[in-house]
Amino acid sequence: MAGLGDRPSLFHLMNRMAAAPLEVRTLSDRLTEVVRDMILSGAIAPEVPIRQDSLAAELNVSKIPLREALVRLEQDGLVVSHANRGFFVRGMSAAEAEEIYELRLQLEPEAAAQACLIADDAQRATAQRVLVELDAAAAAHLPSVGPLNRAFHMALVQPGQRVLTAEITARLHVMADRYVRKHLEHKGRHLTAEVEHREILQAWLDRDADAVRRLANAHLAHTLRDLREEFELDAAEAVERKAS
Amino acid sequence: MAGLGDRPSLFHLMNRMAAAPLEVRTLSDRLTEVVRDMILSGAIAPEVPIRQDSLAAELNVSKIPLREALVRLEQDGLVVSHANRGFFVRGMSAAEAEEIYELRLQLEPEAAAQACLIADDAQRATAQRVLVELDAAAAAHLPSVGPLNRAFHMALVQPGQRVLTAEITARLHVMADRYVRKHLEHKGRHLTAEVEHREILQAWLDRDADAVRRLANAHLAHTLRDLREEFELDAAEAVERKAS
DNA sequence: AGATCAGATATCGTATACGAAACTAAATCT
DNA sequence: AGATTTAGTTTCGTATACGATATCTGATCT
Repeated sequence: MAGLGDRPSLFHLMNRMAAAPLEVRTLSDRLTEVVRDMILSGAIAPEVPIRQDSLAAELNVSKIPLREALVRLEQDGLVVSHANRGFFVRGMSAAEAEEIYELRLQLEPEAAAQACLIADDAQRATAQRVLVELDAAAAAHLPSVGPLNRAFHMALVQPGQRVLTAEITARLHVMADRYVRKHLEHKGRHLTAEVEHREILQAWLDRDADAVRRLANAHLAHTLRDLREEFELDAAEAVERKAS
Repeated sequence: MAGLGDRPSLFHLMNRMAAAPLEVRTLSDRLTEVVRDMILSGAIAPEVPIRQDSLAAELNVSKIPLREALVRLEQDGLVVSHANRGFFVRGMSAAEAEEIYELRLQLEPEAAAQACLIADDAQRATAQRVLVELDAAAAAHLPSVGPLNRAFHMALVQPGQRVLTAEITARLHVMADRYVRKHLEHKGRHLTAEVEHREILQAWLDRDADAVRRLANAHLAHTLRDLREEFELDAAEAVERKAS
């Protein structure tokens, strides 16, 4: 089992080769992403306790960096901890989905609109490139659709110089990801999203702040509408199941 | 030195007596608040590295719970960590202050407006009580002004059932606290804030959502305006100092 | 002399180990 | 029998210990 624990001695070399910012990352930091993806992909089910010893063993790691990762994820809203009882993946609810999208509606369109006015060439190129990658991944039904979707939306917001806004937005994306995966991945939604993404990007590149605001708003509202439908479907099924 | 490390054996008893929710808290959890207050009060200066061993020793605690607390505070935006170099209290900047208040303006007035419509009697009583305490603390120049100020604003938002909004708002309050302390505590601001608080609370109790939105907006805008003035003063001083 | 490199020191990040709390069940009592 | 207590087990939370990384000082080289 070639896990995360055995540190590859090539790591730094690779890092130096790849990166301008020379990013050294700590184990607990990398673990945060690993566990996050496990949660987002459903590999760790909601509501069941996360056994720190066994999960740490599974990842070839000890408890302390795992705990630090879980603390981060708790602040990110993906897990909750009860003292002396451990960490649990947070359950999902229609109410939470509503709130996530309401907050995104309040923050993202405005942030993207402001950002488009001051994005430099490199940032504009990044946005275009990420969208191409996203579409490719979506077409191939790759698991990287989630991260790339987040990356695209972030690419529209990041240039705005508003660090906190970007940070909050990123967290909301992570939380939204679970709902998108669970309810919208199965079909159709990707296609309409693709069109909407393209429209937003065009307005963004044109530095048409009003259009960005409007289109981003519509995009999020559509996603929320579809989510609502799914939740109502779920509720109906639950009633049916209860009747049988 | 009666620090945090020696766990009082009465702790649970007291907890059981006091609380309906039966809240057991972990050491790293309590440490988060302690270190947070140290940062907010300036006991730990910005930009200087936080020596984990010495700080842990000072608090009669070991490194691990301290690190978990620091991880939480990093997510809260009060410290940053560089891999293998440790944690640093984040520096303050006019740009950050601007952003904090822009975000609060985007979120809080709306949240308080929605909350006032559905607050129950207990929550309404809490809001009133906290404001009385806040005014008393402000009059006596107690250090609890900061927490109570946060508590008052949170009391207006909490009843809204929007967990995430409340959480984000709480974080913004913590970040704002540093700026308020540094720049506005010295005088005057408390008095105008007191009037504004009273007006907001009245509208909130009257369930006049529009007025709440408007007044809360004005309150935050005023605070931001005063902060801007202070920052400009600072900048002017810096120029002057450079000239000498 | 200034810059570069090597060794020493200090701090961080992680693994191991242990005590404390909570859960599970068996046994006792009413 | 049902409820309550008690022992046993598991899991968590924290302290201690150690290896890895970065910083600092002093020596070497151009």
